Amino acid sequence: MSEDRETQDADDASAEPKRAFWADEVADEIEARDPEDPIVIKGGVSPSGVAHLGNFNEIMRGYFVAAVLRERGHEVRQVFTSDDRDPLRKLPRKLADTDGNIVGLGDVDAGALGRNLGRPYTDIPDPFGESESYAAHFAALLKADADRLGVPVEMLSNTELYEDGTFDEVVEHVLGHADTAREVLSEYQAKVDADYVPFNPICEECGKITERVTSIDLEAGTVDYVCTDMTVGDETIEGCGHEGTATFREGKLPWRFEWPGQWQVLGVDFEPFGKDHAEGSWPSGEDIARNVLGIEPPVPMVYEWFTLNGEALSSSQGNIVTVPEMLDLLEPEVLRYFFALNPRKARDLDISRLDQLVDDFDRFERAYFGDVDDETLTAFAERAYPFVVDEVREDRVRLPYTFAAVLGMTDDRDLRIEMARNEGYFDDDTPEWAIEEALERVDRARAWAERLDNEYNYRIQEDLPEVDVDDAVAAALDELAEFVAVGHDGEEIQGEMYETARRHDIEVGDFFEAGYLLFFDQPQGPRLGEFLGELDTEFVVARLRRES
RNA sequence: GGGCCGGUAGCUCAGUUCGGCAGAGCGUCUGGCUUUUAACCAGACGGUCGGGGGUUCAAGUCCCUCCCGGCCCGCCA
Repeated sequence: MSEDRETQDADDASAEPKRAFWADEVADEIEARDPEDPIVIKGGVSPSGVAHLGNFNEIMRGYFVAAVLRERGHEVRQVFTSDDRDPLRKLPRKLADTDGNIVGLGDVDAGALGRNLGRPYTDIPDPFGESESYAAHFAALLKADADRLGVPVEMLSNTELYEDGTFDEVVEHVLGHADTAREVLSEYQAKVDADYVPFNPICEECGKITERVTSIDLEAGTVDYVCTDMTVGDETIEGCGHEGTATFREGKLPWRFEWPGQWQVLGVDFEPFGKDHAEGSWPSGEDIARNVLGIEPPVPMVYEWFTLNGEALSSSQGNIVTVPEMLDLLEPEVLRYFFALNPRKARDLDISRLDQLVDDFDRFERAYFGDVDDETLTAFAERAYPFVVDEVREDRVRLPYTFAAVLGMTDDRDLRIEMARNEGYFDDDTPEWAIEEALERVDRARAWAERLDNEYNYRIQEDLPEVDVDDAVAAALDELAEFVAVGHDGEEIQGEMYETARRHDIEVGDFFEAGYLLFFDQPQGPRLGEFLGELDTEFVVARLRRES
């Protein structure tokens, strides 16, 4: 270190050292508050039709912070609330079935769903008839996805938190200090007037969330209400007009209070949230926590939303992707890597360039092992990589994604291995487990090529495609067949193709095209000679002779 | 209209806290591999760091201002 640098440090001794991984910075902030163990990290969403990748910000951002804190010796509890006492406000356009497949509203009983508008998600039947409720179905999807990504997260049902009395103290407190609550919230919401009561009972008659509380009885722990209409955008969900009484467990706090309430009853120390909350719920939540509930709000972190294929995530427009879908195309660690990147940057997840994301991951991995000459990346990888993979293993082999896609042109496992070996990815010392893991990428890259129908989507044709060749090309193909039959390796075949084409005075391009058509039924393809060298000789000879 | 976040190579992004040489990967191009045919290797090209102004010996980085995009400022979450 230079003298200049030392002087600079001395001048500014209080400055925190720069952290290479954002999760460390967050962990620093959390530790600075001297939290009690276990440290609680929360995320949460309202159940919607589909658990899409965007929802995973809530889980994955928290995961990295949890992992860093655990490494520092803390006990950490990562919880995720399904905010399932929220009412269904409008019908989702898309739903995900139990396996995570996205289906349209038409594939379920939409009428049954429509009759449940305004009721809490936990009181609505599962449209797929499998789980206890709509909410349970959705929560199960998220939990399954978290498991797939290896994130140990504890799912909590908001409805249960009300029903089992966890929320009692908060509801009592808020209703007991309704004036203060009104006053604080009115700073943020213009509609909060003198009649505003921060509690929404569930109508005992029609089951909908109501918005008009007429009186509060703190002694009895009840409120009186009128079941009124609910306005959602330009739609109205009709109330039934019933006048009734509800206990503090038979309703919910409005979101602006519910969120801080969750912080209190769960003892939340950190919560990441999307930028939509940054200017609305967070400032009011912070204020309500301190000045209504008398608690310190958690350390916040705003994450930017990412776009999918250049467009905003939108389930109604079909521009969404789920975790299972992504895992058909990528290893879990690559997906985790995506979420380990700086949350403050809006970034695009471009399916057509997944190869780029995977390349970036591979480079990140090599950086961890010190094989990349890039200080910044290496510093980031040193911190983040162990949390991205299940297990750090240095002799792991990664096939470049596009090469894996080339290998995916055949289903023959031995052939895949042979081609990878010829390219130097495997050698005699490569352990079997490493080969096995490396090949997992081949199926994913293959799925990617098929999904996009891109330039890697070639398949060796088992049966002879219909191909018209002129006499000169036919003669050349026959001659090449002879060459192959005698026994030559891929490189020699590749070279011979040029020679053969010249001898027959045909364009090299035409000759290759004939070859591609014969083997792939496409005018283009991978490096043909070397590919043929890997295939069964008899098969290649017969195909070149257009026999089978 | 006000606020928050973002804008760096064709693409994806580091670098912005705390001012110190404009960076990486991919793509492209050229060359190499006996070879125009998508895997491999080498090299090159590629920049108004959104625009403008200011502070400074020095600005992608700090200040002011404007432009563009997303989000929030109704309800709801």
